[in-house]
Amino acid sequence: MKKYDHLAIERKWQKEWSKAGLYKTPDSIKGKENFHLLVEFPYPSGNLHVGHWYAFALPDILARAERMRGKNVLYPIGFDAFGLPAENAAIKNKLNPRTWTEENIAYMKKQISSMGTSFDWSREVITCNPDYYKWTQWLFLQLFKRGLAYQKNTPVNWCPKDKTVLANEQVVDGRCERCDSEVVQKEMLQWNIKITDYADRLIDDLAPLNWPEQIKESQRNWIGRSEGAEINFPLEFAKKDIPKPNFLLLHGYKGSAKGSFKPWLKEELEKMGYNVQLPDMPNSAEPKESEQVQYIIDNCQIDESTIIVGHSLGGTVAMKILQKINRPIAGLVLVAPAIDSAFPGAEKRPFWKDFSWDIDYENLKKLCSFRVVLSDTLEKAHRGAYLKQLSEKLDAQFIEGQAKKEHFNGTEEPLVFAQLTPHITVFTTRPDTLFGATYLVLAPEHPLLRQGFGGQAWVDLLDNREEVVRYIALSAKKTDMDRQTNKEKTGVRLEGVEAINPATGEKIPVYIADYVLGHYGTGAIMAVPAHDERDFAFAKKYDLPIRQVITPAGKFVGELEGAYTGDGVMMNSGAFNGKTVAEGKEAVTEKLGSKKTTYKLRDWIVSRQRYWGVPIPIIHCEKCGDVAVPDKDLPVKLPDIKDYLPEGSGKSPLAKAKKWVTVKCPKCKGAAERETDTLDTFVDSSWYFLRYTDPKNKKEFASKDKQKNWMPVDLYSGGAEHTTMHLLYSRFWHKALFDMGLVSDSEPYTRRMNRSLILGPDGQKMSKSRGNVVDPDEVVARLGADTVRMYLAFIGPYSEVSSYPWNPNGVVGVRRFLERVWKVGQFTAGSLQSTENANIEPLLHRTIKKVGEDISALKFNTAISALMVLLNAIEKSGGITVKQWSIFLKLLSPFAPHIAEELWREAGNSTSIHLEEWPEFDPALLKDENVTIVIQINGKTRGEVQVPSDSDKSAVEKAARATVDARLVGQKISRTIVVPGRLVNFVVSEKV
RNA sequence: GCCGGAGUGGCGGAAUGGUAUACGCGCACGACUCAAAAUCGUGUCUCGCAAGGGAUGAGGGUUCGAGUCCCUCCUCCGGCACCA
Repeated sequence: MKKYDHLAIERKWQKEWSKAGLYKTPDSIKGKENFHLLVEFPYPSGNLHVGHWYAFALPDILARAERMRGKNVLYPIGFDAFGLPAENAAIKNKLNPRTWTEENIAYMKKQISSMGTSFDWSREVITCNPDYYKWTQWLFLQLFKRGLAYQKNTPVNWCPKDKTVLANEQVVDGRCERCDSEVVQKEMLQWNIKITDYADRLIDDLAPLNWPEQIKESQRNWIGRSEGAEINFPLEFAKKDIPKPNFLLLHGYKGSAKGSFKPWLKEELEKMGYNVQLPDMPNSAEPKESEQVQYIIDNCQIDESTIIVGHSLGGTVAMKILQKINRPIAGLVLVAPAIDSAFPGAEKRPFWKDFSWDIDYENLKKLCSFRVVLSDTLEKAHRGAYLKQLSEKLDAQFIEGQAKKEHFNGTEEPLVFAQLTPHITVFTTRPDTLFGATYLVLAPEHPLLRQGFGGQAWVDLLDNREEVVRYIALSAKKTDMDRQTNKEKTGVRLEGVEAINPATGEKIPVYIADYVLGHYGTGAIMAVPAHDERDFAFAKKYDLPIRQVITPAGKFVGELEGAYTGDGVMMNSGAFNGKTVAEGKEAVTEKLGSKKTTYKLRDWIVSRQRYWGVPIPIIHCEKCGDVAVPDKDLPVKLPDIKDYLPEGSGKSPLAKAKKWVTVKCPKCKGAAERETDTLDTFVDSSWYFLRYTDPKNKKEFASKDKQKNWMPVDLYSGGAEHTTMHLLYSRFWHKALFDMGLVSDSEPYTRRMNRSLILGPDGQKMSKSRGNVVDPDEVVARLGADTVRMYLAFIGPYSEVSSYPWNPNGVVGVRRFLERVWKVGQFTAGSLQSTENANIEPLLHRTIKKVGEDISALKFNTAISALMVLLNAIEKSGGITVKQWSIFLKLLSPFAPHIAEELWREAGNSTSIHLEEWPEFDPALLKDENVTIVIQINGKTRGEVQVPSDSDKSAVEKAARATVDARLVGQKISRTIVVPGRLVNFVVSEKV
């Protein structure tokens, strides 16, 4: 008998299949349904481990089975080829990262081929190739053009060892995910992507997806939506006595009273009891200075307590009004005002010719003492400097901050609000406890403290400025790590300022404390010590009043006796007394606050100060600001450089390529510089599956027609570590593209499964230092790819997340099975087949059914078990026909494609078994002639009996009765349950 | 602390509410062999000589019948966490 020579067989068939182009997948095949089976493409680290086998060879089982079942299956592969390791290796070994990467890819392709997977290599995608990253750049620019990618000065996670910025997701317990160094906070200008704009949809669209609950829940937690209210607390400074003003809000060019933040601002101010005038200006699309100024003077009331707030051109009008009426007012707040001709592009503005810019700054200063100019950092590049000059001429407080939308065009602009009347906005999920708010707490990094109010920086208005500044500096030094581990509450009271609880009118103290986080909510809280553990601890320490507002009807929180967290009734709450918590929330929000939803999710920082990545296709121009590289100039190719070491100052090594950096501005043709940061590799992997659908397209990232063949992905299999990173980013990316009409679905993946982990034989995670790494190449050489594939499939259900130790004996067990298959195959092919074996037929048909179902459910382990049961029976049966044997081989072929092919050919076939159809089972043949019926008495098994499987209920009962008759003596049968084909249960009681 | 998932032999695991422990590993014994390996066969939850009894993390419930459904609790794994 021939030996089972796995090496020869596997090599032979891998070559044959590749030669025949067996797995080259056409976009469509008439009459066949398409099925897109996606696995996360690997990073070209240079060596395949068992985890890769588990990731690629198991979904291949499904791919093969679906093909046999008549589907056109796309099982694509590629390489996620940008990233730090290539660069680190390049620095260490002094070679080009591209060379390193390409060599690794070549080697890994060989290794992957040894698995016998049915990948379609003709659609291979490699993210570091210019024909791919051209489109990464193009897609990034689409986001940029829609305001979804922006630059922001951000406190970022900085890894001192890798000398780069890390995304929040790459920081684990305050340490760098990669090198384990402690991460420090550093303020740097970074490219961000506005994933927060999609927070709601990313949560809401999860519900209908066919994803494991665990993944959905993790994403929901990560996004961390909570619904509550924002409430404004007016402040009173001891040092700054400000009489109650009224407000006149003026909109700008092409604006209206309904535009941008104005209606919101009016409502907020009115809630706090101020008078607000918000007129529509005449001819706002073709404004004339004299007309607008005169209209306001004629139609609005302006007196010494009026603060005029002008937005954009409205700011200019505000100055002109004051100049014209020439009598004192309370204040002038200019929100990004339109300014004189020094402003680039001003001459192109149509209103230019109708406005004069002769402003007597000295006179304006005399007429009002409260002067503020607000500038938005988002438009800083081309405006900030001029606004700064204006503020100097006016001797006004210059406030530079981040607007919600460029040029303060957001529907809410808290920065503007904050200048008009001193107040603190807090976020709370329990507005009903407002009556119990006995103090306020600001995060030390709260912007209000740095910004000015009424001509003075906020902190300067305090009596204990020094102490406060010291505390701010101290907490800035603390890492996130410290703040998380040391939960002892500290804080400093702000002396010389008090807040007014809008519900009770009571004056309450204001603190700064680092138990309040700057980046969450508004960075400020109302402390309700009676109903919050943290506030309680703080109140105890600083001896602050604790006031209960909900009856203690439910759960108690720790020491907080009487504190209520469930549903109950409000008390000590004025007009709200007697309302339930739910009613209270609603009522308080409506009357004293505004509804607000906050998220833990922060924007995605995508810039990396590294060489080996996609260059960000932006050009910085002094005059024009940040300009997108025009499509015709894409891709912005990564230049060859010699020194890959980062500068360490926060600049990418690309900054050293001076020639490459220096360019002409595409808009004004003036001198400009390229952005030198590169993109996070998660950007590359956010759309790679789209490229599979149309990998060679030179005109588009993927044509919509081609996408339609394969999108959305039918099943996406990957690692659990990507749950809140890649999976969230790529969902966001897809939604953004969907909104731009570039893709047809709002979700990219119909079904997702997370794969389990393969541990070392000792049950520990495989690692070189533990010496428990299983080398798949070695096992494949010794036992064969088919054995490794089947062993991994047999180890446990693929559909559930767990971790399985590699059992060297288990692999041998599977090899034994294949040896037995081989032996039976030799017998069948070598001799004339025995006569039709009818005894095996029912089992054979049951196995067809079970293996098919189990593969669909990704329960490869039970499918293989069924094949083993069948083989055991075949061996004992004394012989089967070639037809029966062929069915067995077909069932085996997705799991062990090489041996199945070899035996299939030996059984006399000239074409590949992998082009065969999946066998069909005959429902009539599923049942054996006889079935074993279990006989129970009072639910306990008391015997069994063989009956023909078509017996009716009474026949079964009769047979059962006869079998256990002896036991029923002296018993009364009160009920008999007959489950056909299964059991008979006699319910009996003692005869009395 | 909040949320999600899961607890079954010595191990990986199997069971449409219907014989708990399929299949494989390990182990024991036997056959073959001078011997060993490989292979094949038999056995292998537990108490009991047996008849029988008990067991799916613990306790309760629903049901003729519960590993499976419901309630309370315990443990492990995963996510979030000073998130207001």
